[in-house]
Amino acid sequence: MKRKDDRKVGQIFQAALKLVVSKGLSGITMGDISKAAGIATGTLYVYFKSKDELINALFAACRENSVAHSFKGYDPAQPYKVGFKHVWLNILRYRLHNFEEAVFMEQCYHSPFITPETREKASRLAAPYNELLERGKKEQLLKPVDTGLLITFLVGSMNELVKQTHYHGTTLTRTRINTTFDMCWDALKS
Amino acid sequence: MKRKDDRKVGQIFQAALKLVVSKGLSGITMGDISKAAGIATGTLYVYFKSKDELINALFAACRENSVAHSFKGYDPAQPYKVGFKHVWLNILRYRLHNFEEAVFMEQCYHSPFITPETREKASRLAAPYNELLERGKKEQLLKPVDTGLLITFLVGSMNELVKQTHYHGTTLTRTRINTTFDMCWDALKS
DNA sequence: AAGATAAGTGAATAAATATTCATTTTTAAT
DNA sequence: ATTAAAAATGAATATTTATTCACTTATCTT
Repeated sequence: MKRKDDRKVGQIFQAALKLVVSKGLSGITMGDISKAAGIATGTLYVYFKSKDELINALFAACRENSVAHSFKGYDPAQPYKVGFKHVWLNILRYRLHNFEEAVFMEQCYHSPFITPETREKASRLAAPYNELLERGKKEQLLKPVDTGLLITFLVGSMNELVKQTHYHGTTLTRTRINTTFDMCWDALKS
Repeated sequence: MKRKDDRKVGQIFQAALKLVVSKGLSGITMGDISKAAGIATGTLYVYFKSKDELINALFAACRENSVAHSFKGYDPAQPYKVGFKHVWLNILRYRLHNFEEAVFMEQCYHSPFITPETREKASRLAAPYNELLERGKKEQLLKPVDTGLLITFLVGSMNELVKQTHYHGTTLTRTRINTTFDMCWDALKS
């Protein structure tokens, strides 16, 4: 009895992500994906019931990955700003190294593919970010504005920074990274 | 001899925008658009040679509209921060009132629809924004970092703010607007 | 008012794409 | 080694969607 090949799901995901960057979410077909993944079209249906399901699964996987990486090595015992910067850097690095995921996620935001359940699941994963910012407000280091707004600035500026870096091929020197962090911190700090 | 109805292009654009918000760029069909615009599918082809051309035209129109509104009433004679806030408010208001356009533009970013020419044309329209930020640096009010980075923060935070406001149905009180502006200004100011 | 010209129509066609399925290949278990 | 069960295949099918076109309707010009 042959078993499903776990690496294959990874190949499929990688192929799909690569294609979304070059052709957009609207431009990818099951044929494209299978070809890029080096498998037959029919095989896609061994792993996913439909295109919708494939995309929802990829969306969920990206989201989980991203959140998991954000808090790697975060130590709440350290001073707030140190921990905050640690997470900020984690996010930045993750997005730069996984640019395709960021693009894919953005495209999914307004697509009919993602089901309400998938969205719901994704938004529950936001809790750690909320806590991080709440703590900053409690310690009176961050502006006493609602957490949503703080996150807005955090992710908004990060998103654009990543895009800018990626497309203009800017090299992110340590100095530039620090400058950027300072801008973000200045926006949030009280 | 019957003439083309100029309002019809507007109807088509409005219909397409509405659909992109609800179904994503990947989800819209020519049939959907024509139905939403209240015309026959064939009529779309009187005004646009193809779906691609329709989308490129819409993209260009949105971009022009948006830029045109940004600098309405901007008076370079006023103190820098006053003018800057004026433009910032213009952008915010425009995006909130034309949320669909913002969504559409974002979706287009990584789509195969938009041709290099259309992109090129759009990016040329960025000049006024660049000038605005250059001036701020010249007057030593803004951080002496590269203009691209300043714009990154400006538009990044704005984008997310607009999304957050729209989706969470937050009412933007004058206070909240000012808080948000302050965050942005704090990020940019030297 | 008549004629001419182009817009408007929507069913028909063409093209693209998702999905299925009969068949082959692989591999785990015996 | 044989068998059985499931994966893998890709051509065939079903579905969706862009585009065309023969025809109708509107309106500008004279």
